Amino acid sequence: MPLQTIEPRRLYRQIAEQLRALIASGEFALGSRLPPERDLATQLGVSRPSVREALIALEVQGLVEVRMGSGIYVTAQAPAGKLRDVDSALGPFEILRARQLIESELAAMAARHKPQAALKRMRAAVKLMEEDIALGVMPIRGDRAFHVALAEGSDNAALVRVVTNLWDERKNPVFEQLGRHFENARSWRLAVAEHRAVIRAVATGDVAGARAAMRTHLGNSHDRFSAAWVDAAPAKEAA
Amino acid sequence: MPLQTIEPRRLYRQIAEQLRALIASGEFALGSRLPPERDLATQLGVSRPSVREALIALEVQGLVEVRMGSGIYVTAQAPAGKLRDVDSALGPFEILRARQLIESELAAMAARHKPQAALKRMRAAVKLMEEDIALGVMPIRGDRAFHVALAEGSDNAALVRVVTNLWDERKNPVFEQLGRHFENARSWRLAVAEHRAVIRAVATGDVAGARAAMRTHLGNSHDRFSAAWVDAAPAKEAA
DNA sequence: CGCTTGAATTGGTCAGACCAGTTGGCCAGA
DNA sequence: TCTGGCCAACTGGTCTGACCAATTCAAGCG
Repeated sequence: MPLQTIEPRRLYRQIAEQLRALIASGEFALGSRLPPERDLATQLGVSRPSVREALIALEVQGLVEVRMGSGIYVTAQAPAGKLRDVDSALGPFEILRARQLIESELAAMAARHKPQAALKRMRAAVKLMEEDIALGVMPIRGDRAFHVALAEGSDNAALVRVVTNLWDERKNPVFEQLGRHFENARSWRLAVAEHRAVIRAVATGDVAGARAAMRTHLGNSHDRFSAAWVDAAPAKEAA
Repeated sequence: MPLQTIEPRRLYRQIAEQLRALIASGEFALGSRLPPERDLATQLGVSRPSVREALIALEVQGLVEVRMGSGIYVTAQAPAGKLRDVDSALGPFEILRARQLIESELAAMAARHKPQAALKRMRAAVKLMEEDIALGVMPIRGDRAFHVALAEGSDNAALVRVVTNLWDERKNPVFEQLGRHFENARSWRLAVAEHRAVIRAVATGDVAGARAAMRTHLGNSHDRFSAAWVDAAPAKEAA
């Protein structure tokens, strides 16, 4: 039993998830008005500020529209999906191979255009990684920021979304479990060096070099996970 | 003059926008901790609930991470621009460019491995398209089947998912509306021919040719949409 | 020296109040 | 009767102050 993260303790997320489900199920039809905040608070047994926080989360996601003095209206139906799709869990190897294919081309594209803003963000991300490593913390925030920044260099929201979604698969239980086996200060320092190589190639406009650097980086990650896989396999049997 | 809505008076949006700007400018560096909610409220001259609402908006957008009892940390730097909804709202052009980048590499990979099962399905998909065209029906089923089949040739569920999701964006209202302007029997016959070119290159193991064929195909789609865009633009103004 | 513990810090939630915009019905005047 | 404006109820927007819960870190104990 992997003991799923019990993060959703925060009230506003629970409320938002519940409302999202009601919208998806059609309980709150498209275009209809939701009950007043005060009523929602009473019915859910929470305070009005908490309901408001949930509604703002939904509003930012474009599910509802707030009209002052009038009410809150459903503007879209969420893709019924929840946070966890059990059967759609992707394997770490497939994800890394997919990222290799996509992000190496992104690196090449970035080297062609040399987007300064993205480069700046990539450098900041690497710096953050080094700081976290020095503190003995896993530098995953910086890693995510690096890859997302590179994607943003394409100035293409669709690509940013694809890269972000694939990176976020790291939160999957399988991925995390495996990560604990191979991720350490040394492997992260290697990752930092590989990131720097990508930045260097992009900054100098070396298209082929950037593609190769990113391909190498994610290929190495893949290999590190492979090693962890054979190590972890027996332990998994025991469990 | 369409009389733009003057909505942005809501406090939490002003606060969120200000914080986003500070993060983008590096005032709040990546990974750093923001001032406590109470301090932010004092400095901004607003109440803590308002600050909290703004922070939740930023959190939903993935810019900051809230750690209970510890503080609020910057996890990403927003591209200085507007505030964009997390989901949806992807433009047809961005999607086609993204698909061009990804699927041309998929075609190249397929040419390397020549997966027979995928090729068979791609041929069947094209055949289905021709039948639908003959019946005067839009051959979207066949088109989807073709692109998904190519992705399946990679034997990588992550890539299949990415391709599928991007294709399914076609269901978006903007996409569909624009599609009605340019999609006709002639354009679809061209698409079929382009599909055949991809299949031919993949079947013969022509790596560069397959990449180029797919790049051309989706590039042409992009151009057709561009033409439809300028046609549709005046109608949009009128509305 | 290392572990425990408790206070300070920080986010999480609540309750109640008042302000501001919206809506719809009531009423006076045409 | 119809038209217009006006007012009251409703609804979101914001504020204040309080207390709870998690985290952090340093002082104190073994």
